[in-house]
Amino acid sequence: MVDDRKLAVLRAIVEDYVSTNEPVGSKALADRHNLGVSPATIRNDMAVLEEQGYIAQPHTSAGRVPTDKGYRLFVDRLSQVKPLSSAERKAIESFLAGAVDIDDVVMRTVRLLAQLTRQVAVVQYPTLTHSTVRHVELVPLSERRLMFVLITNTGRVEQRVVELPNVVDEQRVAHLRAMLNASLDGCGLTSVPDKVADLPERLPPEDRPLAATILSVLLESLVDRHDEKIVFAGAANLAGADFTVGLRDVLEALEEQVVLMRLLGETSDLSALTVRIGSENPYTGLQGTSIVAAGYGSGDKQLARLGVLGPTRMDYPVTMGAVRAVARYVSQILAAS
Amino acid sequence: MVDDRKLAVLRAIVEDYVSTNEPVGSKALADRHNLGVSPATIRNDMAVLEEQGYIAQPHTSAGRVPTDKGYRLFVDRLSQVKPLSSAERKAIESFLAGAVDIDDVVMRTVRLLAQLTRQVAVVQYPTLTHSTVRHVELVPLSERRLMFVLITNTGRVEQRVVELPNVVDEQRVAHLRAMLNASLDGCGLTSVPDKVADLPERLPPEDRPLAATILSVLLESLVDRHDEKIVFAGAANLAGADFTVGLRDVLEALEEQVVLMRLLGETSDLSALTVRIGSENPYTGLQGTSIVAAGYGSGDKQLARLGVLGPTRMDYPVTMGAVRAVARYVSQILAAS
DNA sequence: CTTGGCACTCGGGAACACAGAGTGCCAAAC
DNA sequence: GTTTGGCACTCTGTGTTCCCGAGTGCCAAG
Repeated sequence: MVDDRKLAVLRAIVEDYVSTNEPVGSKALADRHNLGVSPATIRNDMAVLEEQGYIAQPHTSAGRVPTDKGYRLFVDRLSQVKPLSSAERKAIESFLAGAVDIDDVVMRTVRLLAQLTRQVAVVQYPTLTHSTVRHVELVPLSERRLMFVLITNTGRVEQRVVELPNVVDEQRVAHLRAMLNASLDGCGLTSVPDKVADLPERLPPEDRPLAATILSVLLESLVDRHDEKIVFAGAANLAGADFTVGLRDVLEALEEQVVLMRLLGETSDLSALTVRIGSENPYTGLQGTSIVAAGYGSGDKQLARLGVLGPTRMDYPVTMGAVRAVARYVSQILAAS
Repeated sequence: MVDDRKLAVLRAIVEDYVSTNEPVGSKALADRHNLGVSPATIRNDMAVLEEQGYIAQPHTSAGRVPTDKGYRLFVDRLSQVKPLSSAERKAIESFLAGAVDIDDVVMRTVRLLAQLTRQVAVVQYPTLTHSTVRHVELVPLSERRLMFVLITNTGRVEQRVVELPNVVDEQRVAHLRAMLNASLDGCGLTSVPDKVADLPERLPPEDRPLAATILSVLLESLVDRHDEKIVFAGAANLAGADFTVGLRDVLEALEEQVVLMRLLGETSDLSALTVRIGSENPYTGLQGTSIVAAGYGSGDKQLARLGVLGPTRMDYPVTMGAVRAVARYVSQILAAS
C-alpha cells in the first residue's frame, strides 16, 4: 500500500516543504529530486499518501504539506539524525568548558542550544532526586535567625532562611551541624527523610525544638524542588516563525514552568531522544509546535532533560543532531565536575 | 507660545492615542474631552504643537500622534503617577511575602511586575557591591577539589568549585576557613580585597599555595558579578504590540544581559523613577520602546534596579505607579530579611 | 502501472473605485 | 486678536473585480 517510492515521495515533500515553506507540487518534486518517474505518477502517489493521512493540501489546487502523521513517519523511518560538523563540536566544547558553576552551565547550555538550532531552547536544572548530600551548613544570621544551606554533589546549592523558635547559641548550632553532616554526608536526597527521622531523639531535650524547626525546613526544601527549575532562551527565534496558533500563546506557555516541565518530562525513557510533533503535544496552546528533547546526566544516572521547541515545520535531522550533541557534552561536563 | 490650552490638547491627544491606538483627530478630541472650544480651534493648536515637534501625523490627512518629545512633556509636566488600588496593593504584598530565598524574591517580583503592567518586566539581582560578607564556607569535595561558598547579608550565595594545587587535609581547610571568616565577617564586599591581602603571610609556608588558590577564586567571584544577573518575564505581552522596529529585535535585546544592564542602569540617580522614551534609549534595536525603571533596596542603600519595557505608546501614569509600588514592596521585603 | 494530455479550480496579486476621516485655509463673528 | 463655521482637498484603507498561473484529478493511450 505504501511502498518504497511513496515513502521517497513523502521524504521529498517533507524536505522541500521544510526548506521552502511552501506547499510542494508534483512538478517541483519531479524536477528537484530525481525519482525517475513523471509528475503524473507522483500525483497518483500523493493521492494515496493523502488518503492515508500523511499529507494534506491547504486548498484544492495547491501543493501538498506534510501532516503531523507525515512528520512522524519521516522522523521514525525516513530520516537519520544529522551529526554536527566538527567546527560546531569544537565550538560547543569550548563554550561549555568555560562554565564556573551549575547556574553557569545551565545558562550556557540553553543559550548554546538556542543559537545552534535557531529555535527556542529549554533546559531543566539537574534534578535533586538522584544527587547526594555533600554538605549541610548552618550559618547564624542573628540571634533568632539562621541560614540553612544544602550542597549536593552536582554542585547545586539550596538555601533557606530559618526563623528560630528561641534564641540559640553558636555552640548548639555547631553541634547540630556536625550531627547533620555525620548523618547525611553522601546520602541520596530521597533517603534524607529516613536518615534524619530519629535525629531529635538523639539530642538533649532542650535542643529538640531547634532541630525540629531546621529539619522541617530541610524536608520542605527537598519537596519544594520536586517541581524543578527550568529556563529557556532564544525566544527571539520565534519572531519569524508562524504557528497555527498565535505567538502569544507560545510565549505564555514558555513562561509557565509547569507546562515546560510536562513538555520535557512526560516520557518513560529519560535517556532517549524524543520528538513530539504538533498535536502529539499534551498542551493545547502549543499546536503547531514540535519538541525535540533528550535526557542528560552522567552515564546511567539521568539528571534531567533539555530540548528545543520550534514550529512543526522544522528540520528534524539537524535539530535532533544538535540536541543529542549538546546533551552529550553537558553530560560530560557535569560528570567531570 | 505653548499655553495651557495647548498643553491640555497635548494631554488629551496622548491619553486618547494610548487608549485607542489610532491617530486622533480634532473632532474626536472636541467630542471626548470637554475643552470648551471648537474643532477648528483645536486644529490651530495642533498645528502649533506639530510645529514645535510634540506631535506628528503619520500621513497628510490623518490624525495626530504624539512624538517622543510629546510623550516626554506629558510625563514630565502633564501627568501624575497613578497609585495602585488597594486590592492591587494587597495582592502584591501577599504575593511577595511568600518568597523563600533571594532567587524566589527576584522571580516573584519580575512575574508580578509583568502581570501587573501587562508588559515586559526586568529585574536586576541585588548588587553585591553594597552587601557584606556573612559567612564563607569551604567544603571539601574530593582530595584535590573543594567548593567555595560565599554568603552575603542580602541572602545571596556565590559558589565556585576550586581545583587545588595539591592534596590538602581537612584540618588545614578548616583552619583556613576559620581565618577567612574571622577576617571577613561583616566586611563590605568592596573591601574584601584589602582585608585578605596579607592573609597568606600569616599562614605557615606550606599552606600558602592553597590559600592563594582559594583567594584568587574569591576575588574573581567578586569581580565576575560586577556585571550583574538580570532576569525578565512577560515576553508574551509583547506579542500583541507593534513596534516601529521588529519584535525580533526587541526579544534579542532582552536576551542580552549587557543591553538590559544598560537599559536599567545608566542613570545617575538610582532611587528616582526614571522614564526613557523611544529614541532617548541608548540601544538602537529598541526604537519604539520605552523603559520605566526604579531603584530598590532598603533606605539609603539602593541595591539594584527594576522596571518594565513596553511600546512607546504605553500608559505612563499607570505603569509608573506599578513600578514604584513594586519597588517599594520589594525594598520592604529585603529590608525585613 | 506509468505517462501525457486536458479541463477545472482556486488563491493571490494588480487595477480600480470610493467612502470617510481629517486637514488647511479663509472669511466672518466674537 | 482669537475663535468659529464652511469648504475644498488629500489621503488611506477597504471592497470589488479580474485574471494569471500553479496545481490537481481524471482519462485514455503506451
